[in-house]
Amino acid sequence: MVTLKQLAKELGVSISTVSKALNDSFEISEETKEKILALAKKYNYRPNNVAVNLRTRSTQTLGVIIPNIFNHFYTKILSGIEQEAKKNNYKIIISISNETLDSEREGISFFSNGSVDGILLAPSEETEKVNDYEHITDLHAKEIPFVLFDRYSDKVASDRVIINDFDSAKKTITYLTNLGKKNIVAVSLIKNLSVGRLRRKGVQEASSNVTILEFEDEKEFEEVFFQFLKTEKVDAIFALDELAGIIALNLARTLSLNIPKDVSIISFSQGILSEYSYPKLSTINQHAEEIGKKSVELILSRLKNKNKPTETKIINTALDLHQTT
Amino acid sequence: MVTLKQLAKELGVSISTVSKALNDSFEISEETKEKILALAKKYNYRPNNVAVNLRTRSTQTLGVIIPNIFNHFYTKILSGIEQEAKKNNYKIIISISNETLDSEREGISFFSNGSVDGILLAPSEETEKVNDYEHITDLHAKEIPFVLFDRYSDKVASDRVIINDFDSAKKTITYLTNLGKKNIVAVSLIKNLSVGRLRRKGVQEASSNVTILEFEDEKEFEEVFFQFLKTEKVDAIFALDELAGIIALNLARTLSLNIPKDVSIISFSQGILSEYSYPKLSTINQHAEEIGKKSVELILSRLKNKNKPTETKIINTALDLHQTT
DNA sequence: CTGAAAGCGCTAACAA
DNA sequence: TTGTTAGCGCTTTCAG
Repeated sequence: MVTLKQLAKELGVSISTVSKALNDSFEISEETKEKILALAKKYNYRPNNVAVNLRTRSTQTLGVIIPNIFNHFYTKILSGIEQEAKKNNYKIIISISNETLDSEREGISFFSNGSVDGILLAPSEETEKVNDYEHITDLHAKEIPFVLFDRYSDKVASDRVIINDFDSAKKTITYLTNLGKKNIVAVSLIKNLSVGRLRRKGVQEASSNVTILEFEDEKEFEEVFFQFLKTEKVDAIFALDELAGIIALNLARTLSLNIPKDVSIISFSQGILSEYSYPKLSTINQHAEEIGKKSVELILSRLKNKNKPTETKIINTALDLHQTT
Repeated sequence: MVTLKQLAKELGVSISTVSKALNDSFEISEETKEKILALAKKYNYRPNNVAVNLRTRSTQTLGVIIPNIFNHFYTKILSGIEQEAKKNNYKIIISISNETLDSEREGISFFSNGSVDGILLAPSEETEKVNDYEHITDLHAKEIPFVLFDRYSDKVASDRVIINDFDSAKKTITYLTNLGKKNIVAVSLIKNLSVGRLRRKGVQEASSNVTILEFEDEKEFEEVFFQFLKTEKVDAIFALDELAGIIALNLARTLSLNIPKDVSIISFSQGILSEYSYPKLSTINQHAEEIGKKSVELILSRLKNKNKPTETKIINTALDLHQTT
C-alpha cells in the first residue's frame, strides 16, 4: 500500500502538504492539490485506516454481539444495524455469543481494547438465566458506550431499544377473546428469556382464563402439546415465539384440525419460518430491522454526547393476520 | 483506557520494560514481571489494539462480504467463519452486498484501506449476471489476499471453496431414476447464479428426460408451476434451491397430491425452511458451516504464504432423506 | 536485566 | 502556501 510518505517523496513536497491536500484543506493551493490528487489517484492511494484510527482515536466501528445468528429475528436486526451503520460511515464487527455467557464475555473483552467506538448488545439466554450482568456493567468503568437491544435487565443502566412485548401479548389475547375464542392456550419455548416472561405476563394480565404451557425444548413441547391438543378443548393457540408457532401449527395439522375454523393460531414472529409455513401463520411482526436502525442511531447519539441521560426506545409491533386466524 | 506509558510512570520503569513484561519476555526478571502484571491487572490494562495493529502491520481481522444475510445458507457459512476465526484469534468485519454489484464494490473498497488482513467473498447475483469481476481482480494489485466461497468465476484467479453442485445434481437425478421415477421435473429460482447453472447442467448430464423449469421470481413460479402440476404427469420434483423446494411442496399439498406416494420431492437446502416444513423435506445438505471454516483455513494459510499456488477446496454434499421421498 | 530511541502512517498545531 | 515537529500507543533493535 502506498503511503503519504511515498507520495510526498515522489512529488518533492512534505508529508503534511500531501495530507492536507488530500483532505482538501484551504491551506493548499489549487495547483499543488491537483498534482497531489493526480498522483494519489494514479497509485490508488487510500489512507491507512489503522493509522487514522490511532491518530484520531476513533475507529468508526461498532461492535455487535448477538445471541444467535440462526434466528431470523436477529438476522434482520443485524441487517438494520449494518444498513444504518454503513449510512453513517461506520463499520460493524460481529461477535456471536451462541446464547452463552462465556462467549458473550469473550466478545465484550474482544471489543474492549479500542477496536470499537461502541457496542450494541443483546444479552444471551444464559446471561439472563444466571442473571449476571457484571461484564456488561463493567463497560461503564471502561468508558465504552453501549446499547442493549431486544433484551435488557434492570441491573444494567443503559440506552435500550426494546419491543413492547407485554402490551403486544396482552392485546393479542384481547383480540382473540373478542373473536369469541373461549379456550385459548398460550405456548412458549422461551420461558427463560426476559421477553418470554414479559409476553407471559401480558397474557396473564389480559385474562386469567388462558392456559399457559411453557417448555424447555422442542421435543418436550411436541410430545406434551400433541397430547394436550388431542384431549383438551382448544379453539385458539397463541405462540409466544415463532418456533412454538410453527410446531403448534404442524401438530394441529397432524391431528387434522381445521385451521382456522377449529382452532386459530397467532404467533410472535421472527419472519422467515412463518412466511413460508402452510397455511401462512398470522403473526405479531416485531419490526426487527427497525430495532437495528434505532440501536445504531442511539449509540451514535451517545457517542456524540456521553453525558446525556439514558434513553429507552420502544418499537411497536404489528398484528399481521394471514390464513391461521 | 490505561496505557503502557501510565503503567511505566507509576512503577518508575520504562515503557519498553512494561511492554516486554506483559509479553512475558525472557529479558525481564520475575520480580519486575510480577509487579508489572499486578498493576496491569489492577487497572485492567488491555493493549490498544489499534496501536498494536499499526505497529505490527497486521489487524488480525478478516473482511467478509456476503450477498444475503437472510439466506440461511450464508448465515451458516458466516457462523462457520466466525467460529474458525475466533479459534485463530481473528475478528471478522461483515459487509452485506444484498446481491448488488455496487454494494459489493463498496464493501471491497471499505476493506481496502488496511482494516483487514484478508477478504472472504461470495460474489453477488448481479456481479455474476453482468459478469464484471474487475473490482475483485483489483485486489491482486492491492495485494490483499482473498478467498471466494460458494460462488466463483473463471475470470478470477484465486483460492476457492465451493460445493460440487454439478455432481450433486447429477447424482440426485440418478437416484430418483433408480427409484423408478419416470416424470421428473427440476425447478429453480436461481437460474442466474453460477451454482444454479451448474446444478442445471448436472441435471441435464444425468438425463435428457427431465423437464427443467426455471423462474425469475416466486410469483411466476407459483402461477406457472401450479398449472403445470395440475395438467402434467409428475412423479418427482427436484428443486435446485430451497425456496423452490418449499413452494413446490406447498403447491403440491394445495393440489392434495400425496407426498411422497404420488410425487417425491428432493430439494437443495439452506437448512431452516426445509427443517420445519411439513412434511419434512428431503434435502441435499450443503455443509455450509464447513464452507465457512474451510474458507478461513484457506485465507489463513494464504496469509502465511502469499506465493503458493491457488487452491480450490470442494465441499461434498449429503443427501438427507426425510418424509418427501 | 533495563532503557533509549526509532518508527508504523497519519493529523494538526505551530513555525516559517 | 508550505514545512517542521510532535505524538497517538505500541513493538523491537540496540545500547548500556
